[in-house]
Amino acid sequence: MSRIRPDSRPLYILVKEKIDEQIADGTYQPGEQLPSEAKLSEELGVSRATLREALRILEKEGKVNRRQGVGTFITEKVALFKSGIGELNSITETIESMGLEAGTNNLNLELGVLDETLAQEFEISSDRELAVINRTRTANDEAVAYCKDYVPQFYLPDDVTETDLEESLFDFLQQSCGIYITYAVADILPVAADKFLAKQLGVEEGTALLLLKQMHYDDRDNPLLYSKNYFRSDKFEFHVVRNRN
Amino acid sequence: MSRIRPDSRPLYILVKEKIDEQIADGTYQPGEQLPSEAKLSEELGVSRATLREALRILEKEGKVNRRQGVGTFITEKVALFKSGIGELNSITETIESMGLEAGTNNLNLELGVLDETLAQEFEISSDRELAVINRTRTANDEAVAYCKDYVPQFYLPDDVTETDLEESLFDFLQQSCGIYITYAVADILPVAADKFLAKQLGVEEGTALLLLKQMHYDDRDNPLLYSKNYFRSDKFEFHVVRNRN
DNA sequence: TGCAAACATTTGTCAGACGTCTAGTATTTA
DNA sequence: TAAATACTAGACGTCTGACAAATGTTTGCA
Repeated sequence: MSRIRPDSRPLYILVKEKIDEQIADGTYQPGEQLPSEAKLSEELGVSRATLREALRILEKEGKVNRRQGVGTFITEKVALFKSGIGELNSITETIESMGLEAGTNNLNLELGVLDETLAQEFEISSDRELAVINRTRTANDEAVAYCKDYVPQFYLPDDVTETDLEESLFDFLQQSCGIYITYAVADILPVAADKFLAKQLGVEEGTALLLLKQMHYDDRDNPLLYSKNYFRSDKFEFHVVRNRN
Repeated sequence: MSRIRPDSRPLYILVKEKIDEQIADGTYQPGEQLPSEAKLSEELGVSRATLREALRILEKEGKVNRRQGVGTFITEKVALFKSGIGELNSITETIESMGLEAGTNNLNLELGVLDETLAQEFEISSDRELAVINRTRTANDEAVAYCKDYVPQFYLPDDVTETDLEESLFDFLQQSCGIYITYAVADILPVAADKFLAKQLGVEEGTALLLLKQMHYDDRDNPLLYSKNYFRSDKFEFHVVRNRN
């Protein structure tokens, strides 16, 4: 039986992404006023209530700007948000969205690792094994980030090999392990490159790097994947919209 | 004539903050299920549509978690978000919310500064003057951040003095200049402390610091204030919720 | 000319209805 | 007995239509 709606996610999400596209492809220019909610909901074939849910998300993301009695406007500086840190994308996706080719170097998979602290974070007993994936990520063959990923081993297939992990880890977890990451909580820290990181990333020792320590969860708050990503600050820029309450 | 609503901001914002409070004061525990939308909207005395707008924001902030057919739940790790980077607070507010006393050292106000690049960012002609405020921020008398703030001079009163700026700059702009900052766009960068910063912050030269470069806007996208804040990473931690689309 | 009132437009809020999904329970079946 | 299926209550998702509040513009009078 075929589905009427090809994408089963909620309608307001699809509407939000549709408008996202229209902003991206220039249908609506920065600073421009959107059609009124009445018109826009009619154009998109959804109710005004649903459209408003979509607009609320866009507003929270800083992409539009609403004023009662006036209208809804595309935020002027919307071009900045290409790699907004609020959106959880894999490094592969981020690199490819810049038009570069994503690659992996020095991939190393350790199985059977025990770590009491992390076991606690994962809410598993401390004798459960973790898999640790170390790798250097490249863009057009230049090292841009170093990643350590930790995942409870029982999520992975028994016959997992290093070659399985050369592409996006997110994709692998989703397609081969039935794991769906929906959000992550990240700590943002500056660190100085030690000898090892300096060598991996091709920078001088002491260079300031951005470290993202993140626990990834599914839609039921189950911790699935912990990762430490070290970014070269000359290759990655992170933006964030901060809302005053 | 007295207002029925003491706070003139939209109702869904007030509802959102009310729930925020209830999460903070323990009325709703992490992991706990909220009352259904029908019940909760009745309890709060608002329509379900308004409540849903509030919940949508909380969801985007990662504080709650909604599942069709099941319910709305407080996110387990909600305690982490005390200084979530998505919320734009002044440094004064952030320090005080940690229960420490916020102070200012080495305040220095320069008037009549010309800067072509910044003038362009502010969308003003390049012969308009800027005011530059440099200061070291302290928590319980210990240096924790160094700030450079740039604001077009014509926003400020003619008789502004350094003593006006010892408290929160946000408060001063709002109360004395009629400027209301509603959001900011921040670039997040790691930097190594140079000699000057090292001295100001009492750390060793080369220590990794977190630099937030931010342009602040009002609700019409007018740029009002540009600032560069250097944070000691051992004193400040920034968290962010990253949503997968 | 200047200013206040009226108006049109837009977002904000409300009430109620029905659709769809989920999880648990009861029933049926092998 | 155990597994698969069917049912059901309750939750979020979506829709409709109406009115309130805020804002910008137009109109008309002094």
